Amino acid sequence: MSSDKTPVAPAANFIRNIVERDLEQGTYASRRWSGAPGDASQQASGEPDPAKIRTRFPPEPNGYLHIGHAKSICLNFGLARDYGGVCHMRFDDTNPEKEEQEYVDSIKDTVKWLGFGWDAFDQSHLYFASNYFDFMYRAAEALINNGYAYVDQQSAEDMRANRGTLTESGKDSPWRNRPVEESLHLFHEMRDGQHADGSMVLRAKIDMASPNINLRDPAIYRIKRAHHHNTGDKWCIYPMYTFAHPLEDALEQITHSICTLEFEDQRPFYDWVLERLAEAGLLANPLPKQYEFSRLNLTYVVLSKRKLIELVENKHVSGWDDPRLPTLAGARRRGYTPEGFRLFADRIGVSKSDSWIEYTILEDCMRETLNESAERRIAVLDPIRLVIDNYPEGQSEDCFAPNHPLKPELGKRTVQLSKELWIEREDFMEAPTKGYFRLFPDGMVRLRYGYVVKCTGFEKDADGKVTTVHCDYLPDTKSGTPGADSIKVKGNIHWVSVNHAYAAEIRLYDRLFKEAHPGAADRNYLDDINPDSVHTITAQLEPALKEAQAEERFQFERHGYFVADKRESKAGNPVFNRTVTLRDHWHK
RNA sequence: UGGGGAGUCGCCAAGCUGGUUAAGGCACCGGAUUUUGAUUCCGGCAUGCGAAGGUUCGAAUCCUUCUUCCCCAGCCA
Repeated sequence: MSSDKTPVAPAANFIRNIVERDLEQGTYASRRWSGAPGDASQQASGEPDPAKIRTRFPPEPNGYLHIGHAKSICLNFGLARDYGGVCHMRFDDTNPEKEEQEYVDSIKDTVKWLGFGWDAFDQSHLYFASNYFDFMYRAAEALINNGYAYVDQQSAEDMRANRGTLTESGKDSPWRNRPVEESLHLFHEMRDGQHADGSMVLRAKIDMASPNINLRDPAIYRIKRAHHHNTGDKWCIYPMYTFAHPLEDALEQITHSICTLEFEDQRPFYDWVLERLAEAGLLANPLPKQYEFSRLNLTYVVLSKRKLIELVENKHVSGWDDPRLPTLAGARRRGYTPEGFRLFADRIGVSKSDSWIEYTILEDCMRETLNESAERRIAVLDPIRLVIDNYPEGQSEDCFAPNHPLKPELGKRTVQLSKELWIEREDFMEAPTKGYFRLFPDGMVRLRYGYVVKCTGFEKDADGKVTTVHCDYLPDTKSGTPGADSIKVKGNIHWVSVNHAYAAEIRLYDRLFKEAHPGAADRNYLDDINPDSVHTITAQLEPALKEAQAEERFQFERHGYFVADKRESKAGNPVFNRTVTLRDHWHK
């Protein structure tokens, strides 16, 4: 069950329980699949569906994916993977005004990056809602013919006024009981472009007195003269999401249509649409079922599309892939891993309760996967000079550093030790505090992979800042030699040789918001932006790092995980982004 | 004050057709190992399941009332 590559099975959740129950009861066993999405007669001509279940990930291509989408992607594709099914990659492009090709490319790329795909049972399952416009139009006609829909010519304002309120029922439209033929005729005229945008709308005829506002004759088709990225200028009427979505699911033979909680009130309409059209013979039973789970909330982060757009457009960040942004493009540039996201999705679970996940859970998932995969390298981020006074001038020697302590098969590399080294400013204290066990006057410490040294003195500049630390080394203590452990020291610091290291740009990122709940308690979320969310520094790196490829990830020992920036690294000159620090029980 | 949902350890989350000590993860606290104050490993961590009543030999699980939070009045999705 949990052998090598396969991650441990995700914990039980209510959706998995439903799927397992359906599988056990054979709820969807009779479904047929013609090889493509289609209506009842088309599917009837197909073979028994080889996919045990069908789910779908249905983003609207009008923005970039963010961490919240990762939860949904892992859920939908994960279910298909675990239960012998397939997850359709479907673009829900029913609104021509806001959708763009750029986003569909980016979304496809991101889903693949997360480790999922839509090729299954010998075919690709990439679909567009706009490919179903012809069927949707037919479905609308069927509804009209059966007395379940009518063309309404009320103004938008009148429609709103007559919808009633949460506590008062609505009023019937004066057009509600117009003859079927008249509605049909007008609907055709709508399609043929004979009426102005907004002048009329097709509405489902359900119940203006329903306590569920979504059932008070919802609009299902509107007139909108806009160029569509896929269908061009073929249509000037477009279906509403609430009408289109159940149809998309049914045509694609989706079994479990999973969405977020805010669509719960919409479920009766979802079922209504499908049942009316199944009665009309257009859709095949068994019909898809909608299930809702709670969307992801993460502390220290904003995930609303509106806020994300505002952050980008008002230049609070450098762009959609700014490494501080919770977009998946940003997370990727930051060095976050696909495995980390999948682990995160499994770890946070799926339920219907509103929850706030602590941001550190995500970071821990990244640490966990990175600890496993990232090779180790040495970087001194805030350098001061260490002079080994008793080491010969002009001499240098090889030291051997393992590339990965957990994976000896990854081998070792050599690093050069010489008289003058760069060490971390924070690894020396003139007056050590209690418990500090690195360098201080008369203190001893091991130069990682090298010798034990004893601090003999230090120098300061005019401002009182330490510039140089002096020490003597103990020749018999070199790492890897027989006498190496003759002297035990607790401290172990990293270093690079002044004459061998090279200087490079590194960006140290911190969280974008300084408050756990940005914008809570009537604050403007923009006021909660962390003014110190990025520091660009010049660090001293070991020479091997020069060869790092874009997106290659490393652990800089004792610091954290870093990635060669995807966008700004050049051959022979990578720029590093800090993904996340190592856990640190001392600085706490 | 209409309708739909949700309240189980600091954060998630199983369990909820009633039945031994209320899973598990993360965090946290101890301790061991460690040439990353990392990793790893051991141990600890809810007489309690929003509150109050009730049914029952027995309730987180059933009933009643109360309470808190979230969502819905786009020709957005």
